[in-house]
Amino acid sequence: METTLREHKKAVTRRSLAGAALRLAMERGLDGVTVEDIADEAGVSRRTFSNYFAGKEDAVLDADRQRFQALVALVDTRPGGEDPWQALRAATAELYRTWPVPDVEWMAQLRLLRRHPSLLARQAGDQVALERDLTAVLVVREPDEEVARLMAATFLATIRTGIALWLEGAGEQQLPELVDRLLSRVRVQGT
Amino acid sequence: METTLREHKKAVTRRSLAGAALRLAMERGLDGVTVEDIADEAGVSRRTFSNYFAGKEDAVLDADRQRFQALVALVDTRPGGEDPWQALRAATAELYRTWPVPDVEWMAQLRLLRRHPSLLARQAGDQVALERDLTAVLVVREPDEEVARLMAATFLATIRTGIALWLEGAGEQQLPELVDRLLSRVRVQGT
DNA sequence: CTCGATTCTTGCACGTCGTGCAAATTTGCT
DNA sequence: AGCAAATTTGCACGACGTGCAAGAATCGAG
Repeated sequence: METTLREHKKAVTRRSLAGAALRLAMERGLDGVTVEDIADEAGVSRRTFSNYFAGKEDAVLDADRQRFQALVALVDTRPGGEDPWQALRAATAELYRTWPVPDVEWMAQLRLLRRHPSLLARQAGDQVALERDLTAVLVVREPDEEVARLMAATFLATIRTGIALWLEGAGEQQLPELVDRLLSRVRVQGT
Repeated sequence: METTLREHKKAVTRRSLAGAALRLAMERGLDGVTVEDIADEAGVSRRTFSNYFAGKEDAVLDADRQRFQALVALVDTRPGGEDPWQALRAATAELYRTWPVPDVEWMAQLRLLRRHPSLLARQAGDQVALERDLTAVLVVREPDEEVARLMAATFLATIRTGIALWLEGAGEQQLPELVDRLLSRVRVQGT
């Protein structure tokens, strides 16, 4: 992965754009930033920005997407015989080990997310695609498509809820513990 | 409610706009419709459209919002001592009695929804507000805010999943039964 | 009914956005 | 070196959302 110069450069500009978007949005608020601002900051044209992202919201949420994709990948690599919901819980715990919470970029995104509705909408759009991928991975463990789908949906909803509660709270509890506690409360009856 | 002439007219134009948006979007696809088209169809200016809706997506999804708001209201009027999750299931069943499924407008929205990502995003944005309202109503039955929140989230996720499965399926099963079956599979452990 | 106050509609102007297209630049590969 | 493929850029266009002020409709008290 990423041997050629082309791919390397593309990866760099993508990161550069996402970073610029996040930084500027934090400084001035999402509405105080234009796509052109972001492109300038990244040393690239407005048109090129559109070659990478569909809008500033997409750029801002880039790390969030990556994080969830990593989570799906982790679920996929759990031991084969493991119970589906248990695999989800374990993968979540692994994610917090692999990619600890004080990830500055990610937290910056979350703080923005809390305030700005258009970001919430765009994020939710992503989650639909994510739910599809997660279902595909779960189907190995839970052959009933319907149930797998339901698990993916409730699982993601639970994660989202945990993050929301954590952001609203005064930070008196650690995110991993909070999320795991919520996950332990939810049961999706298998076949 | 709606005694004065002013409110009546406003309600009429709102319905008119939402109806026009839905009709045109079905005919030409969402991207083949401009806000101006919708405004014209409703006999109103482009500027006035913006006084009612934030965008064509909002207009198209109007009936969907109403349906979910009705659901929240139904949950609120369930007998006081009823178990929270049971109240949600019962309210859902009531909704299907009160407002039967072959609601042409609503189904039209759903079919559009399935294909068009930007509608999914906007709908998800609405659901965040909905989740807030639903939580407020649930708190009466489940005093632990955290759990109430979690219930609202998983409940809405389950409903969404049911509708999605139903739309994708060849229609071999009735929506109310499908949704209730999914709801029966999910447990959120109270305090 | 009259008339002032309130609310709603409309048109205009402006900055922003996404995208198709074609020219120019950069990179890949032999 | 030099051709092919991929990427960037500028341009132009239609669409969008919104502040603003003028005009029209509605309300309510006398």
